[in-house]
Amino acid sequence: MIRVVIADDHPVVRAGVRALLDAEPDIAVVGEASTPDEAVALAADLAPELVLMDLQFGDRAAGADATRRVRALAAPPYVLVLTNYDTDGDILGAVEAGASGYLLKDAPPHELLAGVRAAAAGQSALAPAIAGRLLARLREPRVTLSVREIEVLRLVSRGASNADVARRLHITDATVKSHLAHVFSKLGVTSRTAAVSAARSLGILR
Amino acid sequence: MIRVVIADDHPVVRAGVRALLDAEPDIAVVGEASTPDEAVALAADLAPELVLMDLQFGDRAAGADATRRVRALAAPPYVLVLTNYDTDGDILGAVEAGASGYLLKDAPPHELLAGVRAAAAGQSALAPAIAGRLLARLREPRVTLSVREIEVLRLVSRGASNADVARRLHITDATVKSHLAHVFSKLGVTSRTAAVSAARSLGILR
DNA sequence: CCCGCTCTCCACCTTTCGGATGATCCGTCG
DNA sequence: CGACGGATCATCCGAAAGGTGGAGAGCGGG
Repeated sequence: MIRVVIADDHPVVRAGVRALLDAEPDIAVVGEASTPDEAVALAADLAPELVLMDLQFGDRAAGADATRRVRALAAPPYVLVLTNYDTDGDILGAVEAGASGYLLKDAPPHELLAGVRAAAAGQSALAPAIAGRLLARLREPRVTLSVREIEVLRLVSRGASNADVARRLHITDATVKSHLAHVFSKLGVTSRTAAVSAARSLGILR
Repeated sequence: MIRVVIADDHPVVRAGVRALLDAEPDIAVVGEASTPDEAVALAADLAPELVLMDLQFGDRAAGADATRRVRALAAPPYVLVLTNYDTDGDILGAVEAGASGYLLKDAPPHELLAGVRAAAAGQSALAPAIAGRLLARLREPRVTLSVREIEVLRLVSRGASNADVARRLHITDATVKSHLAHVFSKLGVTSRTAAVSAARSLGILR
């Protein structure tokens, strides 16, 4: 019997997952959490085999952090991420945090069940769409912006001028332009607005 | 007995809504649609009292359009929008398309049930969070960009230069700058990147 | 230990953008 | 009809952003 805890801030989603899983004879939903903290607490108290974890709680992406904390428990349950989005950054973050798998909420039920059983058995469970994306990422010489570059770009995406960014980060105008120039060349664009757009569609910014 | 059709592309969400509604003696889920087209077809065939409609199908926001088509049927069911997001543009679009209400997926179950019963009775059903937002929008002299201005801004948000926009829209560079100048003054910003950011947070762009 | 990467900074030059101002045309709404 | 807002275009000017090339400090891996 696979004992599962569901962590999602949407009651509707929790009810849906519970309905799908409870229909299976070998799976039992033993708890529901609506916040990351609750998820970690339930994982510790109930010691389930598996935690189904959303990445978004309210506005923040606190799921990855919660995953990390669950995996740091004494007898860590496996964590299967179940979320709406599939930006590269999210996936990598979740995997890095110790998730055994990554499923999308629009996945057909049989995929969800297969993922649960695989994850509970200690295997990795990636939705086909996700697996493809990860492979593509390995194949493609992926764009990796440095932390500083992302920091600059994030401020730019909020409408900051080079001078604004320089002030905010305590560096000079010239340095900001230098960082941006690198970002432009990495993303293959020639303007800050295009860079923001490209970074957004790559999941570097949100 | 309130007969309901659920339209959502996420199997998990459909299962959740069905589980919540089927537990009520006075509500029956008579159909599930995973695409907008299917939703319209089911609404026509089954003649339910109510269609619970998601706004996002896959990547596109086709829900508003489907709502419009459902409301254009001979014996139009009421439409209750159930979605994740609550940007002003989405809400207005849905209401304009003929939705009787607008609920968020993170709403507690009792709110969902109350919304379903209210909508089925022909009353309007707005989640408290949504109602507040609409009121705020009425109170505040809200920013309204003209269609053309939004068109220009959309291209700018994709990284287009003024010249690019001009070419794309078959107008001159000067006109693009004129539109942008208006947008800047309406949004209270001084740069294209800031305008895009502001428009995004206002729900004018996505 | 040296190579390569990141982060930082600088100068010079070109292009683009934004601000100000004014003008024409057109449909709409009192 | 006349006022008004939207869309279109123009010109001028200063400010901001981007392109190019160079350079030094620090840091981790081969």
